[in-house]
Amino acid sequence: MQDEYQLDYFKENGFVRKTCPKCKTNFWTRDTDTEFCGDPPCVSYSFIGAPVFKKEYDISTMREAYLSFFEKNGHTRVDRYPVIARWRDDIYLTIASIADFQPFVTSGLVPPPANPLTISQPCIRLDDLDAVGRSGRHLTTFEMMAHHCFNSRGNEIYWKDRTVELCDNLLSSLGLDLNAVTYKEAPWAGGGNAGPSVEVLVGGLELATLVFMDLKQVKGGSIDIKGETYEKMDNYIVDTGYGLERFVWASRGSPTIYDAVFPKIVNELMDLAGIEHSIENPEYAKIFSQNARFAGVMDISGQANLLQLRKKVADTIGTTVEKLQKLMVPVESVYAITDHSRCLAFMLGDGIIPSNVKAGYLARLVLRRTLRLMKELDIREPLIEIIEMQIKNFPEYPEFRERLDTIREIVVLEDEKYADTIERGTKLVKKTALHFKDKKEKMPLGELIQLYDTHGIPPEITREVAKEAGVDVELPDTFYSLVAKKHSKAEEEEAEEMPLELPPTRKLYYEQTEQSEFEAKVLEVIENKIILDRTLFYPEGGGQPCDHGTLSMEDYIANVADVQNMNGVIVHETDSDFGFKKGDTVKGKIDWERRLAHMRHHTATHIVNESAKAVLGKHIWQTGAQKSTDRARLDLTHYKRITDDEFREIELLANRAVMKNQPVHIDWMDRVEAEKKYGFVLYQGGVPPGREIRILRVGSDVEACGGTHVSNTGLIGPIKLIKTERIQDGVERIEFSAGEAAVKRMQERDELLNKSSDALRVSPEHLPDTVNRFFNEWKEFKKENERLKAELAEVRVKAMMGDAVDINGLKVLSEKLPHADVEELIKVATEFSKNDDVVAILASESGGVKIVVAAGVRAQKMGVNAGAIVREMSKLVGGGGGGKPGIAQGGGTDVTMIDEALEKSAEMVRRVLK
RNA sequence: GGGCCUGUAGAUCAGGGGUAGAUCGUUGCGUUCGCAACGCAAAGGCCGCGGGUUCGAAUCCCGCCGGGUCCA
Repeated sequence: MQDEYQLDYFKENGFVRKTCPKCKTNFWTRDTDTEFCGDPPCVSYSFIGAPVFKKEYDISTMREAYLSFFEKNGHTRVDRYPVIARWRDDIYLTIASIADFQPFVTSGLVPPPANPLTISQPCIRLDDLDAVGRSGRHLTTFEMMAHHCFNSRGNEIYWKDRTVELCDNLLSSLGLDLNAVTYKEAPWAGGGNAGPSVEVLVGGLELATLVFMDLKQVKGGSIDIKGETYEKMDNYIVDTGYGLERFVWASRGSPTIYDAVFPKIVNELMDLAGIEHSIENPEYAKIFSQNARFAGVMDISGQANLLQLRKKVADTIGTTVEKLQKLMVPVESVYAITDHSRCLAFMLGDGIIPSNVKAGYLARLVLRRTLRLMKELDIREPLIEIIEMQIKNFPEYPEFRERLDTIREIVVLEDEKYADTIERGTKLVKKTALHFKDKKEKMPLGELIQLYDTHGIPPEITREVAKEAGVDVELPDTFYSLVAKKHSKAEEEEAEEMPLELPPTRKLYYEQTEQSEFEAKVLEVIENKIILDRTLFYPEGGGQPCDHGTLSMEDYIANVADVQNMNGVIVHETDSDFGFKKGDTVKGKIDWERRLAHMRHHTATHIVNESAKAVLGKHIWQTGAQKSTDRARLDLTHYKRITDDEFREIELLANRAVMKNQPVHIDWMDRVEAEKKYGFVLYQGGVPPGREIRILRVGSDVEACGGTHVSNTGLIGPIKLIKTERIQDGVERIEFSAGEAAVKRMQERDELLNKSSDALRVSPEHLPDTVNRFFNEWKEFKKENERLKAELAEVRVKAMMGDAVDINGLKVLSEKLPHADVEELIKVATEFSKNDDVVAILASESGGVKIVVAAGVRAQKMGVNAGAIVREMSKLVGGGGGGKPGIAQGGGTDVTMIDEALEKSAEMVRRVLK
């Protein structure tokens, strides 16, 4: 790989290649006096207080300077992509500009939107969340300015030399002394690709990385990097990344990147937190400069390292760690809030709905972290106000302002939800703490993990609340990794692969949408799997189940049970393996009723999606869908439950769309063109592979879709929404039926209604009132019944008292009340046992044998145990029982033994009294 | 996608195979010129729904519905 960096451009422009004495890596520089590679920790920041460009820039002027520079140099400016990676199913957030063009552009399957191109792509990375605010340089959200160039063998636009030259020219156009730049060799590898790369370092700050991606990971490849083997690719890509915020920082030389990038918001938040943030004061600025310098050369992810950093800073400015801590922590929190609120503006602005799963979870994570920090600083301003401040600060993203109402509603709801969680949590912690206080123990770590993992209570809060209750808590630095350890990874299932060297099957189901029969040639037979040259059988995909039907020849007929698409080859799985041979011509027939039901449900899904968007808002995004013959379900992102009114409105709009009898348009389009024309809403149902994608338009709904559809919406028939379900926080599921299935649904409902009203002898419209009345009456009767039983018990006691037998001074009573239920027996028995010297033994035979025994206080003292008596009696009647010494219940199945059991009970009492 | 917790009176929660509880709130009575406070009493429960185990389930098991939460 060494040769990769011997660029003509370096040689022709007086660069020398040196080796850093500290880290031993090679770097290129114009300045022969430069000793070190320029990268921390070998050097530390020198740009703080000494800006490297000739003037100060802010975010938008710097972005514009960059993009227009590359425009002038033959690049086409491309609009940014969303921060939520809608076009990918392997990552949630856009983490780099190149992510916009993966996987199909980088693999060469799809041409880039322009070539070469330049872009400023907002990216979100949550890996170093803890360092944000503290290190002076970390951000969750940053814009990666980039120029990309997609080369292929025989069609090279530019490669390494030109890339470095452009970088040099850009820097010098900003007024940088080029002697200050070093290009450090740093081979890059990631995501299955690799290549040589240089880091662009100025003043100790990495301003950009220039990656020359030309390798792909191949098992047994000839190039070895970090233990993996690679091969050269046919297409090779210039992948650059220039940190917009870092450029701004370098142009200002402020103590932290936050003060450089959003001075206004930082100051406003400092005011709200009541912190005097006088960055012009040299003494004050020095603290944060020193902190950023030291933090620049170390990893501060752990608590121990943070302390070390504090110590270093404290030493240089001559103070104690405690004093420093007290000064810095609030300021660092403000920095973090500033960063996080910007992150939220992007996340929510681009349509992420907070949830407890997937990308929504990440949004909630950041949101709650921000709320926590605000609470610590006692900032009372609602979070939404701060996010609004950010949004107003970005006139270049008008789309955020359009969504402001939805964003406001979401943030307010989330704010409330978190407050609820914390309140619930605090109570729980108090209770738990008191439990351990009683035992005079520390609250163990396991309890802390449980509280966080199950109830979302941060350990810091647990510690604080527990402390107030006077209980110590054990909280190690490694807390969060301990939690992570509890969650084991799920193993990924490998997709079944068939080693097929066959041409893609001709998909008749796209061409002949009204046909149910076809003829085809058998290309291959593997056991019961048959591959044809063409087929009308739709394979499972896009939430639509496969077609069923038959394949037949003169003598044979086989049922098709499963159809799968394996990389364009359609495989028919039949229930028998006889007959068909390579080269045969077969007749195929699909089950049209089944197919038609699928088509109706599929087109209906698009319509329901469109209606839901119209009713609920633009933030609605499909996260999943499944169709079958009698129903379909559609999962949508939404931040609250769908109300009954909304539900009916969606149903109405969907049916109106049907009744308009709109045509369903299907076009195959070039992917780039389609994205340009319709945006990423196309990929709601998933991201299809390939350069050409199938675009389906119904009304205002446009989606990339590979399913089969009816030609006009009128053919769907009625759409009946069945229910909504919240499958996850932030995801609502709508279940519905279409066509004949919908009619059946409605008939079923009617029948339920009719049966219910028949049972009550009222008409359906009176059902709610009548049911209500019956229920209330039932409750009253139940109460009355209970009262009567209690009264009856009293009467019975008086009547039966005379039957009691005297045993050693105790009044023992054993009686059968044949029709009494357990409750009555208990009431009577308890009534008896209010007399200290009574033992009441009662039995009934309603629904088997029931036995209840109660003993008065004195009887118990003398050794009578109701539980023991019941146990013994119950055994006799073939059951079991038990209870407390004062009252016990039991029973069995053998009704014929009741009398014997009652007779023996007196003996039992006698026995214990001896 | 993978876990964990949870559903009991209007509210907050105990109980965790054997007669459904506490506190607050509500209502009534007492005390007071009146209120607050206090005292006494009452009303208020399909113990989320449906199955199973059991003589007996709010309690144990399974499924469903609802709520919460962590991780990838």
